[in-house]
Amino acid sequence: MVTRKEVADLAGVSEATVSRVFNGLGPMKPTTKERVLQAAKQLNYHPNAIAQSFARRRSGNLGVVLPYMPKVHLFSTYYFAEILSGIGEQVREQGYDMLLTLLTPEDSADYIRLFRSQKVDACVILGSRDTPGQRESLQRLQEEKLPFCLVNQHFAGMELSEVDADHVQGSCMAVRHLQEAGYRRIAFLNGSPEYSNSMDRLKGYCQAMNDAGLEVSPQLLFEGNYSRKSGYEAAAKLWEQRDEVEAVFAANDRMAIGLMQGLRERGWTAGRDLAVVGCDDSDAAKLSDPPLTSVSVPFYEMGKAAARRVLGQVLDGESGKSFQVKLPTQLIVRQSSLRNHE
Amino acid sequence: MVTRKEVADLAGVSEATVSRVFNGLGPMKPTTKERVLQAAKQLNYHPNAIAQSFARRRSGNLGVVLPYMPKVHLFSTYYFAEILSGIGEQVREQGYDMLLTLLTPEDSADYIRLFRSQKVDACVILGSRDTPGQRESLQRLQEEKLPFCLVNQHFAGMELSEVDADHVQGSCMAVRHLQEAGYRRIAFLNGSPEYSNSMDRLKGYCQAMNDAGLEVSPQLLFEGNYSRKSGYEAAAKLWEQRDEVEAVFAANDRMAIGLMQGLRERGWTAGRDLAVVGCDDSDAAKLSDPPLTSVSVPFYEMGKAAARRVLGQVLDGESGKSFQVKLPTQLIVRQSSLRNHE
DNA sequence: TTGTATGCGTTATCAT
DNA sequence: ATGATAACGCATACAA
Repeated sequence: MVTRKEVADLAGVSEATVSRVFNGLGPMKPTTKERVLQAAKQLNYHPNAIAQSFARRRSGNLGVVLPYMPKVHLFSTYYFAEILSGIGEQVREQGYDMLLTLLTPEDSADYIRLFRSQKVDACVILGSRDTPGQRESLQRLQEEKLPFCLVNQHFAGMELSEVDADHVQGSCMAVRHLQEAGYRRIAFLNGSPEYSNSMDRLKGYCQAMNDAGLEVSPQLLFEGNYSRKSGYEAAAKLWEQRDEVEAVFAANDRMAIGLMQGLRERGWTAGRDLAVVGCDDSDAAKLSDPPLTSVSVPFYEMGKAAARRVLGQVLDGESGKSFQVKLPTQLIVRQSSLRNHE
Repeated sequence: MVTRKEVADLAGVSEATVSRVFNGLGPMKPTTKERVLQAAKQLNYHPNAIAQSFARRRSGNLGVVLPYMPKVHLFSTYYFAEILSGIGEQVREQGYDMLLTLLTPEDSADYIRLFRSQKVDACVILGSRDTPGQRESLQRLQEEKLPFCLVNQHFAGMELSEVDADHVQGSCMAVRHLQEAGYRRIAFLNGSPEYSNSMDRLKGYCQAMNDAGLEVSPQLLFEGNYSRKSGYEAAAKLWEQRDEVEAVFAANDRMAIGLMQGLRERGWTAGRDLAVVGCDDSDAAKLSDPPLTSVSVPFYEMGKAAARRVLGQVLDGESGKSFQVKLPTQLIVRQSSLRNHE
């Protein structure tokens, strides 16, 4: 490995001067600069980033914590992919790299290790669940005033830095849309309540139902796990009480699509025999048959905003105060929720 | 920051002993070990990973190089997502983290910088294109004997380490499948020729056509850019010569689906009025209407294999010799390629 | 404008 | 079984 010293020797200057040249610091004679660059080029010198990180006590990496689930192809989950794309865009703009860490729920105490280890300057946490252990880990991060931020989730009563979407509003819109189309017996297929999104969507559903003077009957509530399969299975249960249901709002697109597939096998087509609305407005919503009405969530922007803010705290010395951002959602109407479209 | 020194002082031992305890090296008295761990816990000490990397000259990170394209939500691309998931699985098993870097084609000379900077111990390169600049950069990496590996692409005549899929075979199978279904006038919608996959698929298409004694007429060849939109646009061109075409093989699912959507607007349904086969067997293939017959590619396994091998070179001192792996593909038959399915 | 000197927190080698 | 100490490659405060 070529070091600064060798460059300094060849150029006939001190090591400090080489550093100055490479960091563009302080005034320097153009000829000296030229000599140094010349020597560096000749030796094929490249500063050692690890040594730089070590000396500067800054890594140039933004940590991204993802939940590890065996057998799950994590990156293929629409919202993770979109959030990561947004983070990627932002870190690129700031010359940072992304350090991805996959943590199981049991590893989660390791948030601290991530920072302590100095491998990252700031971090963004995705897909953590609301459990006592998680809350404790996050609380500790908070207490140590480390620059971190949650994306697409909210821990009630904790004042953590978060960039979330207004899932209550989105769900409310979705259900209202169904009501305006004339449906009254609207079921709700939710995901695991460990995610704040699920609770928010339930809240939005209830709110819209109540506002319309409709009862939230327990038999209208279904629960899956956000997989297509669980939506498919929900179709069976729903089928048993098909006379009581005119429409379904599902907490994500995958479940909505699984549901539609399950119903189709029984002869029911969404948009004709019942109305279906999903959440995420993923690519799948555009491709499904019929195209799925869905609540669009600005995941990309959320990832980008989260990265911008935590890096801002590090680089521009922005306030370390926790922040809460909540971006609006939007309803994209397609055929699955229209009456008699075919 | 709590350092080893403070722990040593509190435990009444030397710094070296603290290191030994934390690295589990050499023999040591259990009581000493206990005292050190106790002190560390009390002070909330965590070894500084940057300092460790610096001293060990090893980062514990696997670099992943991705192409940066403005406005493209990179991680949402099915095959990147799958490959990344596979890499993620493997690095987790080895206790490594993934360092993601987004490079534009112009940045590509920076492959070297990645290693020189010591931020990564090995790296995996995704989505690079076959251009003179790329070849030169990769050549240099090769010359420096740095442990790296390409995934899902092949640079003819270079003997680089690669984990690829047998796209020639996959395409050949797809076209044969169409031929066996009785189609003879089979069009091919390819993506950009800058990707080796595209060339491989063309080769497979031609091979199957020739084997069947069919002519590869230029008017049967279409080119898109792997986006759904480009498939949609291809539908218009294809429509003009609809009397000459019975079936279409598309180089990825997105284009195949765009094509089907474009044709449907003109009244043609895949699986009824013509047959369509895609590539990747992405989620979209299962969701589309009709479900899309597609060539399944083991992206996840490819990512995992690539990570395993480059990390093996680093950790287990495996041979640094370049390796070429080519995994088989599989044809998944669904309704889009069946005749008169509805 | 440039050089000198110190420190960053480890690992690893050599003593004891 | 444990301690002392020299690297590791750079940033940076201070001196010249």
